[in-house]
Amino acid sequence: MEAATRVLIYEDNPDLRLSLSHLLGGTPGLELVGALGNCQQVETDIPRLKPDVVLMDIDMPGINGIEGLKRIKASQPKVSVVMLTVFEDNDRVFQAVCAGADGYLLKKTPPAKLLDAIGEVRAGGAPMTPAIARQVLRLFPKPAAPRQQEDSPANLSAREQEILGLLVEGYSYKMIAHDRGISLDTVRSHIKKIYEKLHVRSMTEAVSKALRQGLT
Amino acid sequence: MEAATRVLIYEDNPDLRLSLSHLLGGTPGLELVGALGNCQQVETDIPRLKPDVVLMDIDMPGINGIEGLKRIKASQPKVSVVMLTVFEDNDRVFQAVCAGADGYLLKKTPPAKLLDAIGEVRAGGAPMTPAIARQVLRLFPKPAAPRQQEDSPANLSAREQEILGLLVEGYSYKMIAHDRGISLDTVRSHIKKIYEKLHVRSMTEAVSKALRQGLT
DNA sequence: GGCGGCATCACATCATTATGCGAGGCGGCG
DNA sequence: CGCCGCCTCGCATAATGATGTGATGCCGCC
Repeated sequence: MEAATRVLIYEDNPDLRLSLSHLLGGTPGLELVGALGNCQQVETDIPRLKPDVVLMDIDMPGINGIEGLKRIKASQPKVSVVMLTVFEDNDRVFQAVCAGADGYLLKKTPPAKLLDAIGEVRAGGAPMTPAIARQVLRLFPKPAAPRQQEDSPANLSAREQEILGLLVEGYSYKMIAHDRGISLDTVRSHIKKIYEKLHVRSMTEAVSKALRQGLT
Repeated sequence: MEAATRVLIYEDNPDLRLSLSHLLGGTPGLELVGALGNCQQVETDIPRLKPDVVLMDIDMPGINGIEGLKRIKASQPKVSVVMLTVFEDNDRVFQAVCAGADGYLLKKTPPAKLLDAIGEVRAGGAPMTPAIARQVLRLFPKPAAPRQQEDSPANLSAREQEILGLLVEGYSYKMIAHDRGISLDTVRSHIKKIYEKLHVRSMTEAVSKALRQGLT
Protein backbone atom coordinates (compact mmCIF):
# COMPACT_ATOMS: atom_id res chain seq x y z
CA MET A 1 0.00 0.00 0.00
CA GLU A 2 1.08 3.55 -0.39
CA ALA A 3 2.64 5.77 2.16
CA ALA A 4 0.48 8.07 4.21
CA THR A 5 -0.10 11.58 2.97
CA ARG A 6 2.38 13.84 4.70
CA VAL A 7 0.69 17.01 5.90
CA LEU A 8 2.30 20.20 7.17
CA ILE A 9 0.41 22.96 8.90
CA TYR A 10 1.22 26.66 9.06
CA GLU A 11 -1.16 28.42 11.40
CA ASP A 12 -0.27 31.12 13.86
CA ASN A 13 -3.25 30.70 16.15
CA PRO A 14 -2.14 28.16 18.74
CA ASP A 15 -5.65 26.91 19.46
CA LEU A 16 -6.53 26.29 15.88
CA ARG A 17 -3.12 24.84 15.22
CA LEU A 18 -3.62 22.41 18.04
CA SER A 19 -7.07 21.34 17.00
CA LEU A 20 -5.93 20.90 13.42
CA SER A 21 -3.03 18.84 14.66
CA HIS A 22 -5.30 16.61 16.65
CA LEU A 23 -7.69 16.24 13.79
CA LEU A 24 -5.03 15.31 11.27
CA GLY A 25 -2.88 13.37 13.65
CA GLY A 26 -5.77 11.12 14.51
CA THR A 27 -6.68 10.31 10.95
CA PRO A 28 -5.48 7.10 9.34
CA GLY A 29 -3.77 7.64 6.03
CA LEU A 30 -2.46 11.01 7.09
CA GLU A 31 0.82 11.79 8.72
CA LEU A 32 1.24 15.13 10.36
CA VAL A 33 4.85 16.08 9.77
CA GLY A 34 4.67 19.47 11.37
CA ALA A 35 2.46 22.25 12.71
CA LEU A 36 4.25 25.58 12.68
CA GLY A 37 3.21 29.01 13.85
CA ASN A 38 4.93 30.92 11.09
CA CYS A 39 6.69 30.32 7.82
CA GLN A 40 9.90 32.15 8.46
CA GLN A 41 11.83 28.98 7.77
CA VAL A 42 9.64 27.76 4.98
CA GLU A 43 12.60 27.25 2.65
CA THR A 44 14.16 24.79 5.03
CA ASP A 45 10.95 23.38 6.45
CA ILE A 46 9.86 21.94 3.15
CA PRO A 47 12.95 19.93 2.22
CA ARG A 48 13.26 18.83 5.83
CA LEU A 49 9.67 17.72 6.39
CA LYS A 50 8.86 16.74 2.81
CA PRO A 51 5.12 17.33 3.02
CA ASP A 52 2.74 16.24 0.30
CA VAL A 53 0.14 18.74 1.33
CA VAL A 54 0.53 22.04 3.16
CA LEU A 55 -2.31 23.76 4.97
CA MET A 56 -1.37 27.41 4.97
CA ASP A 57 -3.05 30.12 6.96
CA ILE A 58 -3.17 33.28 4.91
CA ASP A 59 -2.91 35.76 7.76
CA MET A 60 0.27 35.27 9.68
CA PRO A 61 2.72 37.64 11.24
CA GLY A 62 6.05 37.96 9.52
CA ILE A 63 5.85 36.16 6.22
CA ASN A 64 2.22 35.87 5.27
CA GLY A 65 0.57 32.89 3.67
CA ILE A 66 0.68 34.22 0.13
CA GLU A 67 4.39 34.81 0.37
CA GLY A 68 4.88 31.42 1.97
CA LEU A 69 2.91 29.86 -0.84
CA LYS A 70 5.08 31.54 -3.44
CA ARG A 71 8.23 30.31 -1.78
CA ILE A 72 6.99 26.78 -1.59
CA LYS A 73 5.91 26.77 -5.19
CA ALA A 74 9.19 28.31 -6.24
CA SER A 75 11.20 25.45 -4.82
CA GLN A 76 8.78 22.54 -4.78
CA PRO A 77 5.93 23.10 -7.20
CA LYS A 78 4.67 19.60 -6.67
CA VAL A 79 3.74 20.18 -3.08
CA SER A 80 0.02 20.88 -2.86
CA VAL A 81 -0.83 23.98 -0.90
CA VAL A 82 -4.31 24.61 0.45
CA MET A 83 -4.91 28.09 1.76
CA LEU A 84 -6.93 28.70 4.90
CA THR A 85 -8.62 31.99 5.54
CA VAL A 86 -11.44 33.57 7.42
CA PHE A 87 -12.73 35.78 4.67
CA GLU A 88 -13.42 35.36 1.03
CA ASP A 89 -11.46 38.40 0.19
CA ASN A 90 -11.34 38.95 -3.52
CA ASP A 91 -7.86 40.31 -3.60
CA ARG A 92 -6.41 37.53 -1.52
CA VAL A 93 -8.09 34.90 -3.60
CA PHE A 94 -6.62 36.46 -6.68
CA GLN A 95 -3.14 36.61 -5.25
CA ALA A 96 -3.33 33.08 -3.93
CA VAL A 97 -4.60 31.69 -7.18
CA CYS A 98 -1.95 33.51 -9.16
CA ALA A 99 0.70 32.21 -6.83
CA GLY A 100 -0.40 28.68 -7.54
CA ALA A 101 -2.63 27.70 -4.63
CA ASP A 102 -4.21 24.29 -5.03
CA GLY A 103 -7.19 24.94 -2.82
CA TYR A 104 -8.80 27.64 -0.81
CA LEU A 105 -10.88 26.93 2.28
CA LEU A 106 -12.51 28.92 5.02
CA LYS A 107 -11.32 28.28 8.53
CA LYS A 108 -14.84 27.56 9.56
CA THR A 109 -14.85 24.54 7.32
CA PRO A 110 -16.03 21.58 9.37
CA PRO A 111 -13.38 18.96 10.21
CA ALA A 112 -14.92 16.32 7.99
CA LYS A 113 -14.82 18.63 5.01
CA LEU A 114 -11.26 19.51 5.75
CA LEU A 115 -10.23 15.89 5.66
CA ASP A 116 -12.17 15.45 2.45
CA ALA A 117 -10.32 18.39 1.02
CA ILE A 118 -6.95 16.83 1.73
CA GLY A 119 -8.02 13.70 -0.05
CA GLU A 120 -9.36 15.75 -2.87
CA VAL A 121 -6.22 17.71 -3.41
CA ARG A 122 -4.20 14.51 -3.36
CA ALA A 123 -6.50 13.12 -6.00
CA GLY A 124 -5.83 16.08 -8.23
CA GLY A 125 -8.84 18.10 -7.22
CA ALA A 126 -8.98 21.68 -6.04
CA PRO A 127 -11.02 22.01 -2.88
CA MET A 128 -12.63 25.37 -2.43
CA THR A 129 -15.83 26.79 -1.13
CA PRO A 130 -18.54 27.61 -3.62
CA ALA A 131 -18.31 31.31 -3.01
CA ILE A 132 -14.59 31.29 -3.62
CA ALA A 133 -15.01 29.21 -6.72
CA ARG A 134 -17.34 31.86 -7.99
CA GLN A 135 -14.80 34.54 -7.37
CA VAL A 136 -12.16 32.57 -9.16
CA LEU A 137 -14.40 32.30 -12.17
CA ARG A 138 -15.07 35.98 -12.06
CA LEU A 139 -11.37 36.66 -12.02
CA PHE A 140 -11.16 35.24 -15.49
CA PRO A 141 -12.57 37.63 -17.99
CA LYS A 142 -10.30 40.25 -16.46
CA PRO A 143 -6.78 38.98 -17.00
CA ALA A 144 -7.90 37.04 -20.04
CA ALA A 145 -9.65 39.78 -21.92
CA PRO A 146 -8.17 43.10 -22.95
CA ARG A 147 -9.98 45.35 -20.57
CA GLN A 148 -10.53 48.99 -21.23
CA GLN A 149 -10.53 51.93 -18.91
CA GLU A 150 -12.16 52.33 -15.55
CA ASP A 151 -14.71 49.73 -14.83
CA SER A 152 -15.35 47.13 -12.18
CA PRO A 153 -17.37 49.50 -10.07
CA ALA A 154 -18.71 46.12 -9.04
CA ASN A 155 -22.01 47.35 -10.48
CA LEU A 156 -22.32 49.95 -7.79
CA SER A 157 -24.52 52.85 -8.76
CA ALA A 158 -23.07 56.35 -8.79
CA ARG A 159 -24.66 57.19 -5.48
CA GLU A 160 -23.40 53.99 -3.94
CA GLN A 161 -19.85 54.62 -5.05
CA GLU A 162 -20.07 58.10 -3.69
CA ILE A 163 -21.13 56.86 -0.30
CA LEU A 164 -18.55 54.11 -0.30
CA GLY A 165 -15.99 56.81 -0.90
CA LEU A 166 -17.16 58.64 2.18
CA LEU A 167 -16.95 55.47 4.25
CA VAL A 168 -13.36 55.11 3.12
CA GLU A 169 -12.75 58.63 4.32
CA GLY A 170 -13.89 57.54 7.72
CA TYR A 171 -17.31 59.17 7.68
CA SER A 172 -19.99 57.77 9.95
CA TYR A 173 -23.58 57.24 8.83
CA LYS A 174 -24.51 60.46 10.54
CA MET A 175 -21.80 62.46 8.87
CA ILE A 176 -22.73 61.11 5.47
CA ALA A 177 -26.38 61.91 6.01
CA HIS A 178 -25.55 65.45 7.05
CA ASP A 179 -22.91 65.94 4.41
CA ARG A 180 -25.17 64.85 1.58
CA GLY A 181 -28.32 66.28 3.05
CA ILE A 182 -30.18 63.00 3.11
CA SER A 183 -31.76 61.02 5.89
CA LEU A 184 -29.90 58.60 8.10
CA ASP A 185 -32.19 55.82 6.95
CA THR A 186 -31.36 56.54 3.37
CA VAL A 187 -27.71 56.18 4.16
CA ARG A 188 -28.53 52.86 5.75
CA SER A 189 -30.36 51.75 2.64
CA HIS A 190 -27.48 52.63 0.37
CA ILE A 191 -25.00 50.89 2.57
CA LYS A 192 -27.14 47.79 2.75
CA LYS A 193 -27.09 47.72 -1.03
CA ILE A 194 -23.37 48.24 -1.13
CA TYR A 195 -22.83 45.35 1.25
CA GLU A 196 -24.96 43.12 -0.91
CA LYS A 197 -23.08 44.01 -4.03
CA LEU A 198 -19.65 43.73 -2.51
CA HIS A 199 -20.52 40.63 -0.53
CA VAL A 200 -19.35 42.08 2.73
CA ARG A 201 -21.05 42.57 6.06
CA SER A 202 -19.31 45.40 7.78
CA MET A 203 -17.89 48.82 7.14
CA THR A 204 -14.35 47.66 7.59
CA GLU A 205 -14.71 44.93 5.05
CA ALA A 206 -16.26 47.35 2.63
CA VAL A 207 -13.51 49.90 3.13
CA SER A 208 -10.83 47.28 2.80
CA LYS A 209 -12.33 45.93 -0.37
CA ALA A 210 -12.84 49.37 -1.81
CA LEU A 211 -9.26 50.40 -1.24
CA ARG A 212 -7.82 47.14 -2.44
CA GLN A 213 -9.68 47.01 -5.67
CA GLY A 214 -9.55 50.67 -6.32
CA LEU A 215 -13.25 51.37 -6.20
CA THR A 216 -12.29 54.83 -5.20
CA MET B 1 -38.99 33.75 1.69
CA GLU B 2 -38.56 34.79 -1.89
CA ALA B 3 -40.06 33.60 -5.11
CA ALA B 4 -39.04 30.25 -6.46
CA THR B 5 -35.84 30.01 -8.45
CA ARG B 6 -36.69 29.99 -12.13
CA VAL B 7 -34.72 27.36 -13.96
CA LEU B 8 -34.31 26.90 -17.68
CA ILE B 9 -32.81 23.81 -19.28
CA TYR B 10 -31.01 23.48 -22.60
CA GLU B 11 -30.29 19.85 -23.34
CA ASP B 12 -30.57 18.18 -26.69
CA ASN B 13 -30.90 14.65 -25.42
CA PRO B 14 -34.65 14.11 -24.99
CA ASP B 15 -34.22 11.46 -22.30
CA LEU B 16 -31.92 13.50 -20.14
CA ARG B 17 -34.01 16.59 -20.76
CA LEU B 18 -37.06 14.75 -19.55
CA SER B 19 -35.46 13.37 -16.45
CA LEU B 20 -33.98 16.75 -15.59
CA SER B 21 -37.39 18.29 -16.07
CA HIS B 22 -38.98 15.80 -13.72
CA LEU B 23 -36.28 16.28 -11.16
CA LEU B 24 -36.49 20.06 -11.15
CA GLY B 25 -40.23 20.25 -11.65
CA GLY B 26 -40.80 18.17 -8.57
CA THR B 27 -38.61 20.22 -6.30
CA PRO B 28 -40.11 22.83 -4.00
CA GLY B 29 -38.48 26.20 -4.33
CA LEU B 30 -37.68 25.64 -7.98
CA GLU B 31 -39.78 26.56 -10.94
CA LEU B 32 -38.95 24.98 -14.25
CA VAL B 33 -39.69 27.66 -16.80
CA GLY B 34 -38.55 25.72 -19.81
CA ALA B 35 -36.65 22.68 -21.11
CA LEU B 36 -35.42 23.25 -24.64
CA GLY B 37 -33.54 21.02 -27.05
CA ASN B 38 -31.40 23.75 -28.57
CA CYS B 39 -30.53 27.35 -28.07
CA GLN B 40 -31.32 28.70 -31.48
CA GLN B 41 -33.72 31.17 -29.92
CA VAL B 42 -31.69 31.87 -26.85
CA GLU B 43 -31.90 35.62 -27.37
CA THR B 44 -35.66 35.55 -27.14
CA ASP B 45 -35.94 32.63 -24.72
CA ILE B 46 -34.21 34.48 -21.94
CA PRO B 47 -36.29 37.66 -21.84
CA ARG B 48 -39.40 35.58 -22.36
CA LEU B 49 -38.79 32.98 -19.67
CA LYS B 50 -36.74 35.14 -17.32
CA PRO B 51 -34.77 32.32 -15.73
CA ASP B 52 -32.60 32.85 -12.70
CA VAL B 53 -30.50 29.83 -13.50
CA VAL B 54 -29.80 28.12 -16.81
CA LEU B 55 -28.54 24.58 -17.10
CA MET B 56 -26.72 24.47 -20.40
CA ASP B 57 -25.52 21.36 -22.13
CA ILE B 58 -22.23 22.06 -23.81
CA ASP B 59 -22.62 19.71 -26.75
CA MET B 60 -25.64 20.64 -28.79
CA PRO B 61 -26.33 20.73 -32.47
CA GLY B 62 -26.63 24.14 -34.07
CA ILE B 63 -25.51 26.70 -31.56
CA ASN B 64 -23.40 24.96 -28.98
CA GLY B 65 -23.45 25.56 -25.26
CA ILE B 66 -20.45 27.85 -25.20
CA GLU B 67 -21.98 30.06 -27.82
CA GLY B 68 -25.32 29.98 -26.03
CA LEU B 69 -23.58 30.93 -22.83
CA LYS B 70 -21.90 33.89 -24.48
CA ARG B 71 -25.18 35.13 -25.85
CA ILE B 72 -26.90 34.86 -22.54
CA LYS B 73 -24.11 36.68 -20.77
CA ALA B 74 -24.04 39.35 -23.41
CA SER B 75 -27.63 40.29 -22.83
CA GLN B 76 -28.34 39.20 -19.27
CA PRO B 77 -25.12 38.86 -17.31
CA LYS B 78 -27.02 38.34 -14.13
CA VAL B 79 -28.52 35.08 -15.21
CA SER B 80 -26.48 32.25 -13.72
CA VAL B 81 -25.41 29.65 -16.21
CA VAL B 82 -24.23 26.22 -15.17
CA MET B 83 -22.62 24.17 -17.88
CA LEU B 84 -23.28 20.47 -18.19
CA THR B 85 -20.84 18.25 -19.94
CA VAL B 86 -19.75 14.67 -20.25
CA PHE B 87 -16.02 15.23 -20.37
CA GLU B 88 -13.68 17.33 -18.38
CA ASP B 89 -12.19 18.61 -21.53
CA ASN B 90 -9.56 21.20 -20.79
CA ASP B 91 -10.29 23.34 -23.77
CA ARG B 92 -13.99 23.39 -23.14
CA VAL B 93 -13.50 24.33 -19.54
CA PHE B 94 -11.30 27.18 -20.60
CA GLN B 95 -13.75 28.47 -23.13
CA ALA B 96 -16.68 28.20 -20.78
CA VAL B 97 -14.88 29.94 -17.97
CA CYS B 98 -13.76 32.74 -20.22
CA ALA B 99 -17.29 33.15 -21.46
CA GLY B 100 -18.51 33.65 -17.95
CA ALA B 101 -19.91 30.31 -16.85
CA ASP B 102 -21.04 30.24 -13.25
CA GLY B 103 -20.64 26.55 -12.74
CA TYR B 104 -19.44 23.45 -14.49
CA LEU B 105 -20.85 20.04 -13.77
CA LEU B 106 -20.57 16.59 -15.22
CA LYS B 107 -23.75 15.05 -16.53
CA LYS B 108 -23.19 12.08 -14.34
CA THR B 109 -23.67 14.32 -11.32
CA PRO B 110 -26.25 12.68 -9.05
CA PRO B 111 -29.63 14.41 -8.84
CA ALA B 112 -29.16 15.50 -5.26
CA LYS B 113 -25.89 17.21 -6.11
CA LEU B 114 -27.48 18.89 -9.05
CA LEU B 115 -30.15 20.39 -6.87
CA ASP B 116 -27.50 21.46 -4.41
CA ALA B 117 -25.64 23.11 -7.24
CA ILE B 118 -28.63 25.19 -8.20
CA GLY B 119 -28.99 26.41 -4.66
CA GLU B 120 -25.29 27.08 -4.55
CA VAL B 121 -25.21 29.15 -7.66
CA ARG B 122 -28.18 31.15 -6.44
CA ALA B 123 -26.32 31.81 -3.22
CA GLY B 124 -23.41 33.23 -5.15
CA GLY B 125 -21.39 30.05 -5.31
CA ALA B 126 -19.85 28.33 -8.29
CA PRO B 127 -20.59 24.64 -8.33
CA MET B 128 -17.99 22.56 -10.07
CA THR B 129 -16.33 19.24 -9.68
CA PRO B 130 -12.98 19.17 -7.91
CA ALA B 131 -11.13 18.08 -11.01
CA ILE B 132 -12.54 20.94 -12.99
CA ALA B 133 -11.75 23.36 -10.22
CA ARG B 134 -8.17 22.25 -10.39
CA GLN B 135 -8.08 22.84 -14.09
CA VAL B 136 -9.49 26.28 -13.63
CA LEU B 137 -6.75 27.13 -11.17
CA ARG B 138 -4.14 25.88 -13.57
CA LEU B 139 -5.49 28.11 -16.28
CA PHE B 140 -4.21 31.05 -14.34
CA PRO B 141 -1.15 32.96 -15.34
CA LYS B 142 1.75 32.96 -12.94
CA PRO B 143 3.04 36.52 -13.23
CA ALA B 144 1.82 38.63 -10.37
CA ALA B 145 4.13 40.24 -7.89
CA PRO B 146 3.57 43.90 -7.16
CA ARG B 147 3.29 44.79 -3.49
CA GLN B 148 5.46 46.73 -1.23
CA GLN B 149 8.22 46.34 1.25
CA GLU B 150 8.48 46.06 4.96
CA ASP B 151 8.19 49.16 7.03
CA SER B 152 5.54 50.71 9.24
CA PRO B 153 7.35 52.01 12.28
CA ALA B 154 4.17 53.83 13.22
CA ASN B 155 5.09 53.43 16.85
CA LEU B 156 2.52 50.68 17.10
CA SER B 157 3.60 47.75 19.19
CA ALA B 158 3.82 44.35 17.56
CA ARG B 159 0.57 43.25 19.09
CA GLU B 160 -1.13 46.40 17.99
CA GLN B 161 0.03 46.04 14.43
CA GLU B 162 -1.13 42.48 14.43
CA ILE B 163 -4.59 43.47 15.56
CA LEU B 164 -4.73 46.33 13.13
CA GLY B 165 -3.99 43.83 10.43
CA LEU B 166 -6.96 41.77 11.48
CA LEU B 167 -9.20 44.82 11.44
CA VAL B 168 -8.10 45.44 7.89
CA GLU B 169 -9.10 41.91 7.06
CA GLY B 170 -12.56 42.71 8.29
CA TYR B 171 -12.40 40.91 11.61
CA SER B 172 -14.79 42.04 14.32
CA TYR B 173 -13.70 42.43 17.94
CA LYS B 174 -15.24 39.09 18.67
CA MET B 175 -13.43 37.32 15.90
CA ILE B 176 -10.12 38.82 16.90
CA ALA B 177 -10.63 37.80 20.50
CA HIS B 178 -11.48 34.29 19.48
CA ASP B 179 -8.79 34.05 16.85
CA ARG B 180 -6.03 35.24 19.14
CA GLY B 181 -7.40 33.53 22.21
CA ILE B 182 -7.67 36.71 24.25
CA SER B 183 -10.57 38.44 25.90
CA LEU B 184 -12.93 40.79 24.17
CA ASP B 185 -11.98 43.49 26.62
CA THR B 186 -8.35 43.05 25.80
CA VAL B 187 -9.12 43.55 22.17
CA ARG B 188 -10.92 46.71 23.11
CA SER B 189 -7.90 47.91 25.03
CA HIS B 190 -5.57 47.32 22.15
CA ILE B 191 -7.85 49.04 19.73
CA LYS B 192 -8.21 52.02 22.02
CA LYS B 193 -4.45 52.30 22.01
CA ILE B 194 -4.28 51.99 18.26
CA TYR B 195 -6.84 54.76 17.84
CA GLU B 196 -4.82 56.99 20.08
CA LYS B 197 -1.63 56.38 18.20
CA LEU B 198 -3.16 56.77 14.77
CA HIS B 199 -5.32 59.69 15.82
CA VAL B 200 -8.51 58.11 14.56
CA ARG B 201 -11.84 57.36 16.18
CA SER B 202 -13.34 54.48 14.29
CA MET B 203 -12.49 51.19 12.70
CA THR B 204 -13.00 52.48 9.22
CA GLU B 205 -10.62 55.35 9.73
CA ALA B 206 -8.06 53.01 11.17
CA VAL B 207 -8.42 50.59 8.28
CA SER B 208 -8.21 53.35 5.75
CA LYS B 209 -5.11 54.81 7.35
CA ALA B 210 -3.51 51.41 7.68
CA LEU B 211 -4.03 50.53 4.05
CA ARG B 212 -2.94 53.91 2.80
CA GLN B 213 0.23 54.12 4.79
CA GLY B 214 1.07 50.50 4.28
CA LEU B 215 0.90 49.56 7.91
CA THR B 216 0.09 46.12 6.75
C1' DG C 1 -48.30 50.77 -18.79
C1' DG C 2 -46.36 47.40 -16.06
C1' DC C 3 -41.64 46.02 -14.23
C1' DG C 4 -37.03 46.66 -12.54
C1' DG C 5 -33.41 49.55 -10.80
C1' DC C 6 -32.38 53.68 -8.25
C1' DA C 7 -32.91 57.03 -4.58
C1' DT C 8 -35.46 58.37 -0.85
C1' DC C 9 -37.42 57.67 3.95
C1' DA C 10 -39.46 55.17 8.28
C1' DC C 11 -39.56 52.00 11.92
C1' DA C 12 -37.95 48.36 14.74
C1' DT C 13 -34.64 45.37 16.97
C1' DC C 14 -30.43 43.33 18.00
C1' DA C 15 -25.36 43.39 17.76
C1' DT C 16 -21.23 45.78 17.84
C1' DT C 17 -18.29 49.78 18.79
C1' DA C 18 -16.51 53.72 21.28
C1' DT C 19 -14.97 55.38 25.67
C1' DG C 20 -14.09 56.01 30.40
C1' DC C 21 -12.33 54.20 34.75
C1' DG C 22 -9.69 50.83 36.88
C1' DA C 23 -6.35 46.98 37.88
C1' DG C 24 -2.59 43.27 38.10
C1' DG C 25 1.60 41.16 36.08
C1' DC C 26 5.95 41.62 33.48
C1' DG C 27 10.16 43.50 31.86
C1' DG C 28 13.45 47.16 30.92
C1' DC C 29 15.84 51.29 32.68
C1' DG C 30 18.06 54.89 35.18
C1' DC D 1 13.68 50.59 43.64
C1' DG D 2 10.29 53.34 41.33
C1' DC D 3 8.57 54.56 36.61
C1' DC D 4 6.86 53.38 32.27
C1' DG D 5 5.19 50.84 28.38
C1' DC D 6 2.96 46.63 27.01
C1' DC D 7 -0.45 42.97 27.47
C1' DT D 8 -4.03 41.32 29.92
C1' DC D 9 -8.95 41.69 31.80
C1' DG D 10 -13.60 43.72 33.84
C1' DC D 11 -17.65 46.74 34.03
C1' DA D 12 -20.72 50.22 32.44
C1' DT D 13 -22.96 53.29 29.24
C1' DA D 14 -23.95 55.76 25.20
C1' DA D 15 -23.48 55.81 20.39
C1' DT D 16 -23.29 53.44 16.07
C1' DG D 17 -23.91 49.99 12.93
C1' DA D 18 -26.36 45.74 10.85
C1' DT D 19 -30.68 43.88 9.11
C1' DG D 20 -35.48 43.24 8.04
C1' DT D 21 -39.85 44.92 6.31
C1' DG D 22 -42.12 48.14 3.78
C1' DA D 23 -43.40 52.40 1.07
C1' DT D 24 -43.13 56.39 -2.46
C1' DG D 25 -41.62 58.67 -6.69
C1' DC D 26 -38.89 58.68 -10.88
C1' DC D 27 -37.08 56.83 -15.04
C1' DG D 28 -36.07 53.93 -18.83
C1' DC D 29 -37.56 49.86 -21.34
C1' DC D 30 -39.92 46.54 -23.80
